[in-house]
Amino acid sequence: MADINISRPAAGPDSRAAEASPGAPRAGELRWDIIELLFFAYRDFVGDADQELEAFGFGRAHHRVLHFVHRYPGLKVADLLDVLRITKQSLGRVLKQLLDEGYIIQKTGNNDRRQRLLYATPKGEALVARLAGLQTDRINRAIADIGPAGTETVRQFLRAMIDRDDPDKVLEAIFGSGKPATRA
Amino acid sequence: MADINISRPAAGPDSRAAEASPGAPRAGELRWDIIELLFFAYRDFVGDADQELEAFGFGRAHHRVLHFVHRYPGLKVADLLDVLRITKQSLGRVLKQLLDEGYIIQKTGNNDRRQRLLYATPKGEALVARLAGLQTDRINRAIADIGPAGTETVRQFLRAMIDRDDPDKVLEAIFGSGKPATRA
DNA sequence: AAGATATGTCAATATGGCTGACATAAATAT
DNA sequence: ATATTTATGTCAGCCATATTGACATATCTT
Repeated sequence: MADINISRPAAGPDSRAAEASPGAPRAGELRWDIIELLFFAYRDFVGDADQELEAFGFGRAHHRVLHFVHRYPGLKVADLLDVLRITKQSLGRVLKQLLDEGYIIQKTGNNDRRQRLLYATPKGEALVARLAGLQTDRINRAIADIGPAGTETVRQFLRAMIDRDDPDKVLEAIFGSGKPATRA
Repeated sequence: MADINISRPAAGPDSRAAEASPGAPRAGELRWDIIELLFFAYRDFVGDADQELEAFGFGRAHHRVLHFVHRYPGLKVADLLDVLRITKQSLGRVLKQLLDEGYIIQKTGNNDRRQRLLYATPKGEALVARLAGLQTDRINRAIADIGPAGTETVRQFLRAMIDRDDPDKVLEAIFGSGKPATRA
């Protein structure tokens, strides 16, 4: 039946160093393995939440909004747009649903009354925590084998994978960059 | 102006262990930090290719198809569907474009003439290599600080993040699982 | 010859992006 | 005080990519 010879990935026409040692490819060699691992890891990572979300009639977009509003209470709409890198029109539909269904509430800014500061409601907190629980289970399983030091290495790797130029508010918070968010 | 107090992420109502040591959260604590890092890291990782793809009139879907066809020459359509976890209708349009524009070719299977085995053309190889080059640059930058041992830790982590039940052909190849792909 | 399998295609629908245009309220600048 | 800019919201339409269901064809298996 199955007769595809898929046992060994091809290195491609550009495999300038096909026989390099597995851990340390030469300069110029492409990181096919890690590229592929990232694809599968992320696919299954977000897949955990997808199933739960479906039961609520939500999608990944709702999850992302709820996640960041939960994590950074009082987030402004404009900040959310920076973080998610979508337009306000795209955010609009998703955010409206979350507001209408009581997962998020808006509060008018104290200093600038034009702003709508976003907060997760208890209902929203419960959902986002449930989703994070599923993903945490997967992360804990993956981390179990590499220990605390390995976990810190993974964190360091992931941080270094992120663009640091033009960081949004959330990234500034994550990286504790030179200019911490000004306080009210 | 900016008056959002975003400097410290909230742990949420479920923060059963808000003061846990940073490297080793207690059982039950949610991995908010790694969840978030994965989001940003993957966002920027795929973002590299997005810009290039635009110039070709392609999207991420084309990239994924081209990547796996390149990496596993002779991949069957059915295998591709398993890997990408999309329907054949969704794959259809994207694959047709790649075929029409000469990035991929089909060859009739030798043993089973119903099968259409997929191969990247030189044109396709060139594009996928260019895209992988961009992503490799980012990976190499991220890896520079953690060394070969750290890189292996990251690989181990990513592998462990991937579902192992019901693996598709590609995952069998990656994990070299008990049942290597049957050969023709 | 019958049935199962691999692939392709038509049609309709949903999600989540996008651009452009426009409206309102509130802050800021002149 | 008026003008401009900013933060947000909304209407309308478009696009990419995913979905389901139905059906067609060629080919392999029984």
